[in-house]
Amino acid sequence: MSTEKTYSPKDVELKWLDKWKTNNNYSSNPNDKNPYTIVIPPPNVTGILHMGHMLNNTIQDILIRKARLDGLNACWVPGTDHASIATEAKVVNMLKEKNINKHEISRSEFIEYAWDWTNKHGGIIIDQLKRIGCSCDWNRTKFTLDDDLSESVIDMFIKLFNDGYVYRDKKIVNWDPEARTTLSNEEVVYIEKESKLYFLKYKIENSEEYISVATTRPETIFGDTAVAVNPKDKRYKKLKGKNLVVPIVNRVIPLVFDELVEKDFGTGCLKVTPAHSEKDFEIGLKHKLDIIDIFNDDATLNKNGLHYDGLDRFVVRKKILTELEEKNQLIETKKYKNKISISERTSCIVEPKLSTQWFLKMKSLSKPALDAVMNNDIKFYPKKYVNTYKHWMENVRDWNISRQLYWGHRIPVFYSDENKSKFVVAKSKNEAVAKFNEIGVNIDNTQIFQENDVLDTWFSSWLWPISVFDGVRNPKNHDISYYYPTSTIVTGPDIIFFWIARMVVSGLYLRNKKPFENVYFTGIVRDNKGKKMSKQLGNSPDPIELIEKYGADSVRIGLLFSAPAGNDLLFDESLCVQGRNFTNKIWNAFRLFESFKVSKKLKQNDRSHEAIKWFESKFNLKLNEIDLCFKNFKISESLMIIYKLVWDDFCSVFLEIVKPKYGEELSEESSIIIKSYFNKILVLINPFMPFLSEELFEKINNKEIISENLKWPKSKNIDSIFLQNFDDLIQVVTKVRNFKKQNSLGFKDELSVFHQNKNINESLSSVFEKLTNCKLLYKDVETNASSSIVIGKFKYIIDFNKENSDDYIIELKKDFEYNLGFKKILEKKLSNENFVNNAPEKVIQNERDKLDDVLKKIEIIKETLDKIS
RNA sequence: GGGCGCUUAGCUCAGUUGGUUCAGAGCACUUGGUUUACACCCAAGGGGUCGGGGGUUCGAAUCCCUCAGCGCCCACCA
Repeated sequence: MSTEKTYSPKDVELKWLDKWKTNNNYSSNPNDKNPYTIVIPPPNVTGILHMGHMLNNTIQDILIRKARLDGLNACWVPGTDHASIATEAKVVNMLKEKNINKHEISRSEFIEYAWDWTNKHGGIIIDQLKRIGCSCDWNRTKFTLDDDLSESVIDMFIKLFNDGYVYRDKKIVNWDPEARTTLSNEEVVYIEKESKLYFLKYKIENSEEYISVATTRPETIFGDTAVAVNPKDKRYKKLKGKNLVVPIVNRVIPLVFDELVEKDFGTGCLKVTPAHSEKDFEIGLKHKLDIIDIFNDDATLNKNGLHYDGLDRFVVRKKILTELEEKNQLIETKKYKNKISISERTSCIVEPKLSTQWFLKMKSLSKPALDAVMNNDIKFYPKKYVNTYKHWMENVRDWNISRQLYWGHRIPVFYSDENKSKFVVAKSKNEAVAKFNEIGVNIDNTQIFQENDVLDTWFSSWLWPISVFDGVRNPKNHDISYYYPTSTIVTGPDIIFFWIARMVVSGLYLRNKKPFENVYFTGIVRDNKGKKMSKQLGNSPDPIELIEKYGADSVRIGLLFSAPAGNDLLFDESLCVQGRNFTNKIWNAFRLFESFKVSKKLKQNDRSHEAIKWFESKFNLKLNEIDLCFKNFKISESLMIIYKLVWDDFCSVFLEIVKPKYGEELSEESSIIIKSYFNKILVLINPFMPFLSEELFEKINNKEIISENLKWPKSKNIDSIFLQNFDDLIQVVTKVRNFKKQNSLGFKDELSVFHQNKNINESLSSVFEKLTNCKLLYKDVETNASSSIVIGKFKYIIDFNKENSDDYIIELKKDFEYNLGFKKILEKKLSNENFVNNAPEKVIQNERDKLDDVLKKIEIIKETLDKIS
């Protein structure tokens, strides 16, 4: 049975996916080994895999497979997130298509629809993760709305409440009118927009005079309860004690003085709408102003909007401008660039709104979390994000954790009446009744009402590294004690506040231990023009389609070829081609190995002996570099070293030397060693290319699963002198090949090369011969040969009489000039007293050695030139 | 407005404490190749005054200042 010339990944990959599944290869349980734990950043349960996931999870898989090869008990916990706003929005849309309005059905009916939807669309992404080769412990797959995880969330809320961190308050919050819920500050994004500044007439009461007030939001005049100016603003001093009249509304409001008002903005007058701006609210509190809410939950105006009652805020803006103009109360309109706040999820413009919500006090909780990162207990890769983290932690604001949604964890708060004036925090209705009774409120379970709000999605995510091991409910269970703290978390910098920071907070609060040792930030995957990949732009390839086309291994390494931590990655499909070519290269190296005819009678030949000795050192040298890269989370760089080791050193040099000449056989001794090297290579590539490496490992060894049979190699002694000699020899090989090309000779043309390098023995000569088809002879030749080269301190003469050697002489002269120039520089340096006196001895000696080398080289070249001419 | 980061070959990026292991890698490119593992290949080769300017130093891609361009994060200027 002959092996196919080109590697076709599909069948191989499906075969191994099936095996891993049947054999449960990657499941983990506590044992006497050290653990290496990763919890997956849970993707949205109804989401589908995009390139960002592909990158992120490939990196996690590499880390976890490497850990497994290192002999650690590797455990990668997969799972999905209920993503309350995103999923609820999808369900609302689905219902809309069925002509069902969310607000017209009951909570339980909606939740039933949501579960149907989740069951129908959920879990796709889990299968996709399997397809890219993720070696998760699939038995541990979690979902944030699983019973145990839900209970963990509730327990956490109760604990925080009992410790005094949770409170209920009426504040200005970010309101998403489309989802009709509040958002945390982190869920609001700002975009710059060209908008307009309108200058309105506010008449002074009992006067024909007016002042001009600038605003971007004329529709909010219905909520105005004052106009404020800076106390230092001389222009308005004389108006102290006066009242003003709101246009159209004709409400009489006071003029107040407050430092919060910027003198230089607009006219220096700020219309104060305490119900719809945080700053205004603050001013309102100070001056005891009325608060008039003018919006409904969907951002249409309510009855306070008078004749605009029921109309959308932006419709009203247009209409009211017309009305103001008609009434001659619009003074002027100026172009104005400002930033508007957008809901991260629904992209609709956020409405600041005064509302009663649940909050978490963050200040004191955050302190240890800041310290953990600042004192390097938790390490960030790349480091630069420490600054971002620090800034956020030092300025952290209380976290609005309640959401006016159905899909999520319902807040465990019970009220004794519909006014919500009294409440208890309890896990169940019955417990709530008991608690009410304790505080003297006699009530039964038909008279109490549970809070309608659910918790922010991130309020469950921040428990993830603990809750997946059931460490919230059972803090001392076996799993959590063994796997926690986890080793590394891999995620994008965009959720550093949403998730990373909060996990550190919750981990330290609940367990007094950091949740992870390392944080690896991936970059954003962009297209080759630098545009962020997104569904809307249609520039995001489907990873699964790429895998169908190139194979999972190829896409994995294609993505990684240029993905240093924290750097954005410009993805181009050609990277997958490069990946595919590499898999094919390895596949063919295997075919070559497979084709060797092995003889037990033969002794190992000289050149194989040398090649083995060389590759042993080369491999260990590179292994050191790879290990260092892994230690510093330089994953792409380690891949590149492996790529070159395999392609250049293993295939182009090592295999070319040891492979028998046509018709010859390979000694058994060599065969065994080549096989062991092949296995070592397979171990190195296994984290990056799990499918191909497993397939070849099986073919070579008749055994399955590399990590159960081999360990990541340990670097041994490196014979650096031999390595240098050999690498010098390869340089001569290159020069000779170049010489042949320049003289239009074919590879097979035989030449003799003479040298006087005592480091080269007969064995090395046979290596040379295999690679060049030329003899390398130790011989001092007085020859007119116009072809000599200088490598290191030695001259090599190629025995070839060129008829026209002009080109060659020109080149040799160039070389001569170059070395003369170099000599001058070195001499100048060494005669510079400042240099000789100030530079360290080591550096000076180095320069002297270089000068010696150059002098020798010049001499050799000169000799040759003399002979020729 | 505040903070962080970036600018090195056509492209994507390495370059640890200033000193020939400092100007590198991969891809792309050019040239040659029917070398029985691989054309998804082999071999050889070309290409950068390290964004501009100034300074410190015996010595700067590396440290300092400054200018220009780009990116990201944060912030209640209506």
